Amino acid sequence: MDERELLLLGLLSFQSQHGYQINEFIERNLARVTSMKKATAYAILDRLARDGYASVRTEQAGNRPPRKVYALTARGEERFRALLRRSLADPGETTIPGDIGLMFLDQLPRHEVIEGLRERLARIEEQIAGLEQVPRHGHGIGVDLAVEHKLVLLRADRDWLRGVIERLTSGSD
Amino acid sequence: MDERELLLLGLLSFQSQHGYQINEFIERNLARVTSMKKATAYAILDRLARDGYASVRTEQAGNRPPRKVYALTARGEERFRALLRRSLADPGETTIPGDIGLMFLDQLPRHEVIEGLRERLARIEEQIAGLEQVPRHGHGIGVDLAVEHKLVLLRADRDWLRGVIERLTSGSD
DNA sequence: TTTTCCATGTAACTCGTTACATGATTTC
DNA sequence: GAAATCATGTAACGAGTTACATGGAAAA
Repeated sequence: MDERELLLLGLLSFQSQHGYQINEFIERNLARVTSMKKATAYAILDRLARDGYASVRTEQAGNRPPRKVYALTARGEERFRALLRRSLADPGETTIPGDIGLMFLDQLPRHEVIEGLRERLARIEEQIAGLEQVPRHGHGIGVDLAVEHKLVLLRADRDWLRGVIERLTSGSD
Repeated sequence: MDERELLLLGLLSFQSQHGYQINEFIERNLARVTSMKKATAYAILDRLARDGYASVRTEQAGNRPPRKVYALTARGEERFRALLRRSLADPGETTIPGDIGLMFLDQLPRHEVIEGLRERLARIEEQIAGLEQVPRHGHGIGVDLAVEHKLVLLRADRDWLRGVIERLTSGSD
C-alpha cells in the first residue's frame, strides 16, 4: 500500500506525468522492482489527487485521447519525503516465500526434496543472471542500489541453497 | 494463499487437530515464520473440509465448547505433497520491502538518508538477535532450516547495509 | 484490414485482516 | 466479581488483481 504510493509519488517527484506514461515506465524499466498493475496505478493516482497530494491538469495532444497529467503539490512532496523516510528506516517483515515449505521437508522423500531444491536453485540463478545484465546508472544511483540489494540477497540465498542441497545429498540426515 | 494452506495441511499431517489448537501452536511457536491470523486459519480449515482435503469430526470434552477436529484425507495428503513440491521448487517473487524507497534516496538530504538507514540497521540487528536465540531442534530440522534461512538472508542484508551506510557517510558521491 | 497503440477507467473478485459476538468455565 | 481460557465463527473492510469496455489513430 505505502510502497505503491511511494513509488508513484517518487516518479512524480522527477516530473509530472500522466497515468499511461507512468504505467509504461513501470512496465519497461521497473518490472523487476515492482509488480504493480495498471488499474492499481490509475486508482492510486486518483486517490493522490483526491487527497491533495497531486494536482491534475487535463491535456489534449492532437486527436489523441485526453491525458490527465499529475503534478506533485507541496503537500505531496511532504508526503513523499515522509513515506520515504519511513521506508528507509523500516525493514518491515520480509516473509520469504518457500520457508513454510522448508519446515515440512521431512515429510517428502529425500530425492524429491533435492529435486525440488535443485529447480529452485536454477530459478534463482536465472534471476541473478538477469539482474547482472541490468546496466548501471541507467536511472540514477538509487535504482542501482536497489538492484545491488536484490543481487546481494539473491546471491546469499543461492549460496545457502547450494549448501543445503549438498548437506542433503551427502546422505547423513 | 498457497503458503497458508500449505502450513495448515502440514500441521495436520503431523496430527489431527482442531482450529483453536492450531492457532495456539502458530501463535506460540511460529510467530516468526508466519503472521496468519486466527480468522484466516478457521476459514481455510473450513475450505479444506469443504474441498475434501480434510475430514471433520466434532468432539465434546466435558462441558467445554465443542471442537471440530480436522484430519487429512488421502486427497489432502496428496494435495499437501503437491503444494510442498511446488513450494520447494519455486522461489517466487521476493519483493523486498524498502527497495522502492532506495530508488529515491537521492531526493532526500544525505544526513536524513543515513539516519534512516541506521535505524533500519538497528532493527535488522534486533531481528537477527531474536532469531539467534531460537533453540535448535525445537520442532524438527525443517523448522531449523527455515530459521537458518532467514538468518542467512538477514545477515547478508545487514552486511550490505553497513557497507552502504559507510559509503554514504564517507562523503564522496 | 486487422492489429497495435493511445489513454482511461469500471465491476467483480480474491485474499486477508480487524473487530466483534457468543457463552460457559476456570482462575485471580 | 472481574478477567482470562476455551472454541468457534461472522461482518465489514481494504488492498490488489483480472478481465473487460471504450474509441479513435497509426501501423502491419
